[in-house]
Amino acid sequence: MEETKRSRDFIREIIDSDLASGKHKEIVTRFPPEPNGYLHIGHAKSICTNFGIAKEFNGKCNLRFDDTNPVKEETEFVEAIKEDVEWLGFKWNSLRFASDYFDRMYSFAEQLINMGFAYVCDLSPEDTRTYRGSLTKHGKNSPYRNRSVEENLDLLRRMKNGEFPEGSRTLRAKIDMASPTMSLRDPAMYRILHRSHHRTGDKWCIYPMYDFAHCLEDSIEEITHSLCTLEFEVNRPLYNWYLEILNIFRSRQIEFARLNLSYTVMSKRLLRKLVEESLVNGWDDPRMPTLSGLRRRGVPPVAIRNFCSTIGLAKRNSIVDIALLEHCIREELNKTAPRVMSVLNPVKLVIENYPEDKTEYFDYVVNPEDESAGTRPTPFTRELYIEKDDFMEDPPKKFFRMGPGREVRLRYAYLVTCTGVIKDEEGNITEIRCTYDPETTGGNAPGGRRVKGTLHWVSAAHSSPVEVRLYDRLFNKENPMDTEEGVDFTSSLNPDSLCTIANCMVENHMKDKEPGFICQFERKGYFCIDPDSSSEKMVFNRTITLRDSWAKMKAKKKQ
RNA sequence: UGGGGCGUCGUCAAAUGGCAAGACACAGGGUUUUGGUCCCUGCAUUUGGAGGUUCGAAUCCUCCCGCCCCAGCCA
Repeated sequence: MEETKRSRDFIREIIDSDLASGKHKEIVTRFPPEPNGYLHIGHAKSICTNFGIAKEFNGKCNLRFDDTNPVKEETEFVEAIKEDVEWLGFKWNSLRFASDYFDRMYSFAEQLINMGFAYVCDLSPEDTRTYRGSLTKHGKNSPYRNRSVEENLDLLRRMKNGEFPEGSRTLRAKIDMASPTMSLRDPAMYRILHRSHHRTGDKWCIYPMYDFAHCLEDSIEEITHSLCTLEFEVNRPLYNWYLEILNIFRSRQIEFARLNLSYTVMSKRLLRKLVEESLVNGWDDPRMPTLSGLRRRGVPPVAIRNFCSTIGLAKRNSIVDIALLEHCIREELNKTAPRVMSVLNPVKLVIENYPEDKTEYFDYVVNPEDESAGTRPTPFTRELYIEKDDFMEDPPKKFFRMGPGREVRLRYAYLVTCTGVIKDEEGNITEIRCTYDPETTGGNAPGGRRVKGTLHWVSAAHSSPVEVRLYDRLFNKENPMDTEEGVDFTSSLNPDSLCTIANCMVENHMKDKEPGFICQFERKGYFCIDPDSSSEKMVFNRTITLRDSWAKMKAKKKQ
């Protein structure tokens, strides 16, 4: 079982009791994205909830595109969304489109007219707003509210056929202009849109509004529990009104709090702005909270699923600490990612007493957390690369790495002692010199000798330069939206969220790996091969660093 | 100031009248050929506030305070 067991949330409790009471024999849910953008991790919460619940209760979950607004929707997004849902690890029972129900919705509208519950209104958008009143003031009835059934039917038909310009008329539900619930003040059911739709083409000149359409979609599919986010709570009376008046299958709408994550933004509008203003490199930029971004970053879908089950389901607005997501990513990758040695910031290390023409192969543990991953041979020669950071000319006491005269372990190879450095004219270290102890094969310290530091390394002759993109949180601020008057959320963009470094050295056997391959660079973090890689130049994305208590200690001292 | 929701640890989140779970974060310690992982310890005498009911209240009642959503022919 990958997902951690947790106590039952309020939605599962409702379902438990609906099953126990016999209200439903089978649970049917749906994930209903509008195909007008890319899915993000907030959607993942909804996907995991809807598909997860269906699975747990042996029910069904449909993937349904809520494509009722041709102005904003495109086929491109349909395909991207399907890919993301599958990647996250879910299978839909049935693939649906709201547009498949347009004919049925139209006849429901006619039915409402016949029942005296709907009318065609000629008020302009501005007048409609005025007539609606305000939060504290009642609305007034539209002068068109009492047209005859015949006239309404005729007008609606002509609206559908494109006889009237956009904005000139709407079909409205006749409910109560004095209702304290705004959504009940004669809400629009259809608006005129002379737009061609990505699936129905030019068949329709009118398109249904969300409130009218969504409950019908749910009812048609016999969705038992229609799960949505909190902002739809005020629409629920209307949702129920349509189903009751029409006397069709009663889906039950239940609202839960949407996911907010610290140090990022989650609204489609803001993410779009980042893309359009080139503040990131597209929707799948690995810094984006989009599923395509996370995928490219190297985040495994199971980490996202575990995250979603850890954060819980409730009705209170909250901002989840991104550290929790990071934890879930590390937790999964630690168990599964093969280890490799890569030197991000290389400096040459020459072993003075090691033969020039010798190559030894040491057993390298592929994943200490997974014995079945086994070992592989890794080549060792006289000239190696190590991290510049792993050497200090004048190291402090707690620095366990290399310094003049100090002995350290080269992982799985030998213990070496630094004998000196070579510098260029400007005083930069160009080479570190050392000697090795032949008695320490495999890095084993004989007789109780204490060697605290272990360094990773690559053989100069068996490694190649690659590009590495180091990613960090997109924003510096916990809540980027919490800005002063007139200050844009982009002001807290983290300038160091992407740091590209060239000429990192990785072991040559990595050349066989495909984009998407995820591994751990020992002591550095988890990395994944980017699709930008070519046979000449590999590109790696850093998914996430390892936890680093040394860096933490250094940072604390600085303060 | 109409209506609908929500307030439990720094962040999520359980507890459904009977001893305030757990996770993350944080702090300290141990193990370690990754300063990783793992292990141990600590971290809410108190649930937005004030009253009340009760042997007993986060939970029930009353009043108050704070935050979110609704005035698209968006979803």
